[in-house]
Amino acid sequence: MTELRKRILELLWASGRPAGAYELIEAVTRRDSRPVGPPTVYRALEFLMAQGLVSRIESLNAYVPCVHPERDHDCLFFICSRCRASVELEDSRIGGLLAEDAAVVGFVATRRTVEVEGMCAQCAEVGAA
Amino acid sequence: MTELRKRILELLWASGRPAGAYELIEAVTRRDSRPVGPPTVYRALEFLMAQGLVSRIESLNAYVPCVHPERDHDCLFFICSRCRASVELEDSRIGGLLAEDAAVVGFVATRRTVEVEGMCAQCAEVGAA
DNA sequence: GGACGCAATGTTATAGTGTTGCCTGTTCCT
DNA sequence: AGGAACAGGCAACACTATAACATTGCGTCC
Repeated sequence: MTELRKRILELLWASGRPAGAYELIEAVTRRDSRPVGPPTVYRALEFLMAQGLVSRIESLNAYVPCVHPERDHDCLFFICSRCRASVELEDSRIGGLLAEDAAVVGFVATRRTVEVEGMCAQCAEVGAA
Repeated sequence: MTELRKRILELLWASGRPAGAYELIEAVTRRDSRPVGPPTVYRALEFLMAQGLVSRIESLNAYVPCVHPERDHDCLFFICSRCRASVELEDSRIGGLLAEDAAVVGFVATRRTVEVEGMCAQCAEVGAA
């Protein structure tokens, strides 16, 4: 874990919502007062994802820190289309069903993406998007 | 259903695997011998998705024709990282679990993305990727 | 039939996201 | 020291998607 990687992980935690790669590029550049290029940030993200410290949200092209880095993550994301926040959950039953379905079609799974878009409790209270 | 939209749907069926938007732009351009811009194709895709005739695969930034346009699609995708083919399945149990999980966090779901990456039966037989 | 409204498409430019290739510096091992 | 392995810097580019505005074609209404 290098300085740069730690910084990016901190920024993700501080953000409180999924952050795009270019947001992170800007944020690191600002914080370190020196320009950081896309490859630098993408490499760091790749590393953090490999460690299970960060997940990518495919439907947003964005990245979030992983809530439980220890467990091999069967995680799923609920993404609020109004406030842009995301909630990570774990539900091993879904992994089970997916494994079952995979077996039916003879598929060997290596990675799962489960994302649900909608409105979080607070935003739903306030009103429509 | 206009000519353009029909054409794009046909091209998707003919492709046999998820197709990127720019692939479709090229394909339409070639087939009609006249240039077609990105917005044209993206609009057609948007329409086809709204009709449930096409689904977007988020983890590939690609599009596939929907196997069962009639049903409101709870569909999930298995995507082979070797041959790039995808298989669409329906498993209402997963929708059920996701609804259950959503309720736990007070989330109102509007769209689901479930994608599994791995190797299809044929490719797994042949050997590693 | 001319005028308007509307949906679909065309056109141009640009924004946003991600990658390749090549080079430099550091560390650590022998 | 020599050298492998890894991290990062940098420039350029490739890929994906949208904004903004113009045009076409078709229906309807008077």
